[in-house]
Amino acid sequence: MGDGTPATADGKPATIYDVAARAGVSKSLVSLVLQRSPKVSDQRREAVLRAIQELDYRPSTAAVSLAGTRSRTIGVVLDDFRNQWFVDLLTGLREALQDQGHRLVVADRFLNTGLDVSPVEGFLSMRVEGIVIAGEPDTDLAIPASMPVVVAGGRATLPRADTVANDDRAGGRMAAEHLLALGHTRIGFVGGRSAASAERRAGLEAGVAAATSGASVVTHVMPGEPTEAAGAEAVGLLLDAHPDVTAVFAANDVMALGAMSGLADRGLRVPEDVSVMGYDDTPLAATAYVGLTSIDDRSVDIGRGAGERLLARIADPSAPAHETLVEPRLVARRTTAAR
Amino acid sequence: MGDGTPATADGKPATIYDVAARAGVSKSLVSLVLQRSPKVSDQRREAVLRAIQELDYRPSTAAVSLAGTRSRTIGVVLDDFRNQWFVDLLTGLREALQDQGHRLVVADRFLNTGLDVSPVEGFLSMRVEGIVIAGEPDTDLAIPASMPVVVAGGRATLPRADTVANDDRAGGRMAAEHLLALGHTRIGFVGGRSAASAERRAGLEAGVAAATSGASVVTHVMPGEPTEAAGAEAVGLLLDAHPDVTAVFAANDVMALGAMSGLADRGLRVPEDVSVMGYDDTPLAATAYVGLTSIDDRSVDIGRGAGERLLARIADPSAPAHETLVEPRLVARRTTAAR
DNA sequence: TTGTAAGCGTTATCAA
DNA sequence: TTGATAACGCTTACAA
Repeated sequence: MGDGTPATADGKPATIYDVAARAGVSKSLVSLVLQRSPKVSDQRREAVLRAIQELDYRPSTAAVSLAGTRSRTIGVVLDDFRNQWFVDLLTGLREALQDQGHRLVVADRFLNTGLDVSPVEGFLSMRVEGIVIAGEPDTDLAIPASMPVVVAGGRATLPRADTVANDDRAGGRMAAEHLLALGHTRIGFVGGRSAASAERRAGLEAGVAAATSGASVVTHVMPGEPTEAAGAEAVGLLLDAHPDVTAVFAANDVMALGAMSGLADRGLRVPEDVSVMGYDDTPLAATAYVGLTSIDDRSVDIGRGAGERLLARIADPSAPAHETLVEPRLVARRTTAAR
Repeated sequence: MGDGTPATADGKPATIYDVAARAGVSKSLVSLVLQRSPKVSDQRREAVLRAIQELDYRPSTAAVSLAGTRSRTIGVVLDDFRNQWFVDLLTGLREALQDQGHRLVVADRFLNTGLDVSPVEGFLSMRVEGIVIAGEPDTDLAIPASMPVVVAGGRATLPRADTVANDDRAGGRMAAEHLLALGHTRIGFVGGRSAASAERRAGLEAGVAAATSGASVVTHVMPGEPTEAAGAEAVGLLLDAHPDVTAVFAANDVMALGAMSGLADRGLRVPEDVSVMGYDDTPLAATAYVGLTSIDDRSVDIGRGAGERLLARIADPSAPAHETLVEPRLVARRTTAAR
């Protein structure tokens, strides 16, 4: 038993009744044992635990959350499973939530938890106790005002939601310091139209301005999605206009990769001719083949922070919305070099 | 309403009772409307639907699955969220299952759906109607014999489980044909100890043997995990032993990437000096910067097939275990060229 | 410390 | 076509 044997004679999973009968006690006693109540005699407890083993009993989550006062479930909405950064985010969320006895249910925009319109619909049906929005929240998520929400890794366009995000401006400043330290004086920035991109650029410019090196920044912002192709195109336009650029900071790793292939197309070597750095420290950047210098947004810590915030908000729903910025970290690799 | 307003006066979500009262009908009638029963008068139906709208009512999944005969839920076990191929697999699974009214719940080895030891534990508690194992199944998953299971994208080490997987041997053969057509006669293989790797190699060798070109294959199999580092090391050892190799086929894209960086370390250019190809057609391979020729294992189709198989097994639990092989597809990119 | 009994929000089975 | 009413498997007062 315990090895996956069907539970009761009729093939259906065992219930608390079956356990009670087998252990010779009442259902309530079984329930108490399940909840690790201290006021159960060792003798009974052991009898119950033995019956549970023998019957391969497992409480029905449906019954538990229906009968109980809490569902002990947290919903996590991902913008897209293809964005790898959620892996680290989940790790952090788990640390903060799962270990506190909460179940995590993950859904992306498409993986509706049923036949619902949005993932949030499904979560509301499940009576989750709180929701984590990973990334930029869709504006029309229709979350009830009473539902505790925290936005992790994106600006809160949602009212009354807590936020835990990477400090993009600080990251931009770090990029500036890194490139200035390497002796670059003409720095290019390529990015998109997102708020994060704008912040990163602002940080870069602030960092360069703060230095006394006389260095300067030129930028090219692309409309549309921040894709690899956009990065390649942007770096081409940037170099056409400013051939003296020796270092390029991209708003994210994907665009940085595009910049690298754009540079290769022009016969420019990285980092000998031009240094390149990205943002997010994706697995892609970390491969030896790419070896992209990047800014680590510390998703694990963002996840942990978001989980803690959510717990705090569940405990005190009326607390004012709180915004936490996580300090990023520069990871130097082979794509940046002294000039 | 419908915009996320709390439902009832006391802030708790509306129940079927609230809807019934508001619409002036019995709870049973509301339930019938919910189930799209045809034997409800249009008048009543509209009254009920209006009440649902006004109260922002949403059925409790807990109550539904407790009272109903089926949970309409399928559990998906991923080996690791970091393996991107599951994204496509999920797309296929959704097509086959979600559209049939099934809810998909995803868990990886770490994201336990609760405080359970394994993700399967959580699924059993949720009373899922079937389980999809994505990738190589852990041997000690302890799934009850009565639970419908299909292994998607891995060899079934599980008894009585259906399997839907990529035809690794056919993929290896395709690699052979591609490289032979480009004129390569000395082909290297680098791989790991997995069954998939062995099959891919076997396919490569069979493909080369079948040709009359007089080409040959030399291989280097690494112990341990099939990482980028392993790929780099393997290609180095391979070239030390066989400097005349002009094309390398790696058992997967990650090792192929390693091979590319290993070749770069030796000052060899890809594809001018050595052609490289991988397997899995990961997003990494598809980037313009990497542009790796690879074998697409068609995960979307595997997912769809797995979903369909699972439905078939749920319908007929006693059917014999079935194995489906999906024909892979070669995707030529810039890392392979004529010699 | 243990048992009894009343919910929790649905579906399902009957009658009406 | 509708409405009572009994499950479903568990938690939680309240009693004992």
